[in-house]
Amino acid sequence: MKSAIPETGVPITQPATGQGGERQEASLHGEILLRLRDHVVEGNIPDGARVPERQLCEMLGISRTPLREALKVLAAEGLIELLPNRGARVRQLGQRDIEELFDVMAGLESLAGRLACEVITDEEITAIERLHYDMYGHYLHRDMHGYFQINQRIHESIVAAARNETLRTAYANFAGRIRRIRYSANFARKRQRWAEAMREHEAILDALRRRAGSELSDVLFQHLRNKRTAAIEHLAEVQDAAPETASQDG
Amino acid sequence: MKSAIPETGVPITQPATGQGGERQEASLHGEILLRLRDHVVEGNIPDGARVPERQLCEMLGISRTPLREALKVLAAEGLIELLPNRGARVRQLGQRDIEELFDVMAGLESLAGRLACEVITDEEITAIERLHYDMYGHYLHRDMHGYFQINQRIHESIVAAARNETLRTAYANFAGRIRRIRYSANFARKRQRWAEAMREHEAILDALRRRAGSELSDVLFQHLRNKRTAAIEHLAEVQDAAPETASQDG
DNA sequence: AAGACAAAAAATGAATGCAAAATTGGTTGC
DNA sequence: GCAACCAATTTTGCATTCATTTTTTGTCTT
Repeated sequence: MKSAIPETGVPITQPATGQGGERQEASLHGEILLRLRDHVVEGNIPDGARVPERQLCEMLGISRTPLREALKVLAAEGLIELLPNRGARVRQLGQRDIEELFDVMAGLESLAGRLACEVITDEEITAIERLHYDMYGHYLHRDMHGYFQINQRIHESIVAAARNETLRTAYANFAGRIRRIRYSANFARKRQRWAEAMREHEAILDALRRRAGSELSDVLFQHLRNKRTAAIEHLAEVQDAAPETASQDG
Repeated sequence: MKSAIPETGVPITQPATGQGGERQEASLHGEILLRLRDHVVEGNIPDGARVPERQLCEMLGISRTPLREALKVLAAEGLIELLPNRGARVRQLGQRDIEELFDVMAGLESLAGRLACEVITDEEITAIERLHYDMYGHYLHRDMHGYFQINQRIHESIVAAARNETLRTAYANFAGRIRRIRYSANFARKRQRWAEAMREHEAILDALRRRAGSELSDVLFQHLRNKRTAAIEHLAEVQDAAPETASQDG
């Protein structure tokens, strides 16, 4: 087919309204950045697939300039990688990458717990306790999806309680990189590990109540470490079943 | 013909060689990114100053497109901020920002220590010990510059010993953001604090020798916390003496 | 004389155009 | 028949151009 592109035809100038409301991004490249980031994080682009700029441009209804700016930012965030003169590809996460990411997440949450113990209010602890009991309910009902949601909210609450926006941003960044893996790994979690995680969460809550910063730091790190082990095991099983991307490069 | 850049004259195709050798950046925007980042980190641009794109373009001998791409990346890294339709400004670090950054650095180093204890070799520990004694020499000779250099290398060695490239990159990013402040704060360090830091470093080395991950994590965090306190105190003195940027916005 | 409004100048944001590199397809030689 | 080489198309990278917004300056009114 002749991709003439005589006229764009598709006035996609106002489609982002449905996503998450207008965050403070009024500029076009900012909007594109948010949309593309969600698009990548949600896994709409196949792993390691090469996506021509033109195609994305038509898809988003913009020219290449703001798109390329957004791609550069996503590359800086570690979501995609830019091969010189060879376009952008969604970043392939090998086992080593995932191990590293989980460890960094563990370190950040560990830090968040330590900091939170210094400044957290009784109300915040009560709120987290409430989430914990909700999560326990989901656990009893074997509702994995609900459990996962509350689980995320608990960890986010701890990070929020640290009152450190820099930490929060970094945490969100790393969380975005492994979101897909985290989700699937949680889904594949075995019953025993699930019970283990619940016990760990109780230890977390206990340390948090006593504002034992150093202890909470340790418990959180170990908790995330165990998550990492589970994720790696799950990934090994999946890759063993379908080793479609054995070689790193394309 | 009002060509903004009538005679480029400067073949800036090979100027970044001095920095750290050719990192894998062959593209123009990549080179520009490295140069601009160093330029900002080294403090060549006044704090919060508005830098017109044209000026930077002429300075670097390129057009606005690759420059803007580099600016977007630097903004994503937190070094500058991009006001919509109002240009880029070097990011102003208020006291709160510095506190947050020091805490995140503390968390990352704390993590690095914990991870390092799992995989560090005897040779690496020996190397760090050697650095430590060198640093002690600089301390005895009251050589602040040499002390600062070795100190940085020790902390970098611990991060490197964690064998986690993701952590290393994040650490480098945050370190770049507060490099200037860290340096000046170290220079302003009082004698007593200096001795305190030396004792803390000995405790770090001790925990590292015993591969006591959790303990090293605590010690490193406290060490960085004390650094933070010193930096904040120094900053308060400086700002007290010359409160040129009292208001946050311009 | 001081403040407000308007117009001009400058700067940012986005799009298009152009050159270089890469990938693809076809052809030729062995 | 297969591999290597070359041309054509696609794609990336950068420069230039156009439109919108901001800022500045000058004038007019109160």
